[in-house]
Amino acid sequence: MVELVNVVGSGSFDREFDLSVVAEDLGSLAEFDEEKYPGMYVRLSEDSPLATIYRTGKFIVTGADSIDELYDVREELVDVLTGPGIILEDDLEWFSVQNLVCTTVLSSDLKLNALAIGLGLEQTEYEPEQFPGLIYRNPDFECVALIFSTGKAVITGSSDLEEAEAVASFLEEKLSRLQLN
DNA sequence: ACCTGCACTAAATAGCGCTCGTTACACT
DNA sequence: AGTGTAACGAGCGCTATTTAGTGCAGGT
Repeated sequence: MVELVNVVGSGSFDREFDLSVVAEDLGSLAEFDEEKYPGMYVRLSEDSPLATIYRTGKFIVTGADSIDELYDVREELVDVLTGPGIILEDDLEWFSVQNLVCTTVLSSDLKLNALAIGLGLEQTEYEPEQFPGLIYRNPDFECVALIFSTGKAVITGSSDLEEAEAVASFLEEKLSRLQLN
């Protein structure tokens, strides 16, 4: 059982933007400081995910806590940009999920040194002085897991939830066989 | 000229170090 | 009572991971 906590998506509009002008049109919804970063931030409401729009027409959305919310933000963004005539409704070329961040609880307390050996040293990184979590990369999966001594884990890097769930199941099965807690 | 790394954003995880505020105690 | 110092807790920022995007600096 994994819990989705952050979804990142990206897309592209079929036009380029003068971000200074767009930022002015969007008023308080937009934040643009060219000196600091080349992208313009757009937050549609106080707690909503953040959209970052670039001069080239490409954009990313970060901070959604579900895939549905990510697509809702995409719709709202299109509406907000269509309103003042910044884009036309069919200017959206494509949009897709790029990255999911999930959390899960694998077990109770874990001995990470033993786990690193059990999972295979070539697939793990564990340097507690540097970072308290064990980093696990399995070439059979596209995502990466951060495993902590509390038994909690973060799974990131996949673009679909089934992949993250598969990694969690794999790790749970490994742990039950290794009996490290 | 080309490649790499960094600037930034979101989110969870946990441990360490630092700063800041509050409280307690000693001394004048 | 007022002031100075010490101790402690809370809160924050950093460490690491991932991903998209652009632009600039620096190195090869």
